[in-house]
Amino acid sequence: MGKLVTEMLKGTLEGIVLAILSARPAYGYEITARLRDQGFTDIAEGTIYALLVRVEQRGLVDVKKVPSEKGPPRKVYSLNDQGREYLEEFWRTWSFLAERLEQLREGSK
Amino acid sequence: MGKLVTEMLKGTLEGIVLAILSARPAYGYEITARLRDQGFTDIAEGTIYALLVRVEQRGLVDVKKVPSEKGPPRKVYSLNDQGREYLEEFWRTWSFLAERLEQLREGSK
DNA sequence: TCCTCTATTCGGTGTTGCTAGGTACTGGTA
DNA sequence: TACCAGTACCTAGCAACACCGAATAGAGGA
Repeated sequence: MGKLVTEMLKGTLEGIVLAILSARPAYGYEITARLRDQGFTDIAEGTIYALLVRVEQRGLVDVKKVPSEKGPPRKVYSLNDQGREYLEEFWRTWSFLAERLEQLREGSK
Repeated sequence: MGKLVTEMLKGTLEGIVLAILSARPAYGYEITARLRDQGFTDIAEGTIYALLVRVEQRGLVDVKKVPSEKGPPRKVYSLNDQGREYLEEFWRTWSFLAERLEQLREGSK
């Protein structure tokens, strides 16, 4: 997909990850893999880890270290109440933007 | 709306402006005003002008200077063929992203 | 003269995703 | 034993983009 999707992900990737966490807790490596499965083939691992650090510092998620059978311990993130609130706000903003764009697309047909 | 929409606009604002230009040619001040009417109250004027310079340098738009009755001459931008192609690519990318997000939203309900 | 509206430009800032590495632990294979 | 692949996390430096604040400049009205 390339550069276009990269720019569009700015601001939405955070919501995407929080939405994934709202379904059930997960750790960075797992989230990256799941995103790749869903078609986001270009998303860099480092991006997810940096993003997780950010949302943790903002207090949107809770973290627990869990030992892994194969590899270093996992940092399992789960959405907390503040994160859930933030996610709702994200969806509201997303809806606003999606509506405007849908209008624009219709208008230019 | 605040910070959230600002971040989301990265990568989409360009498409929004190009979509506006695809309907008919327009100049910066006019585009800004139209966006404000459509609910994008926070978009800074400077942002639009910088964006227009960018898309011009990439050859997506053509420019014509037109005198104004009230104020400095207007720089009227119109979408050219390359811009139209780019806009289609933008819509494809947007659709991809919107679908994933819609899925995620459904899944977390 | 001064202010408002029109219209464009520019320098500096913060956020964000990417690149391109590195660390570390486990298990399998040559 | 030595090496490599898979798992799992982290970091420094970079580029793109939207914002803020200010400046410039022309036209018309108080």
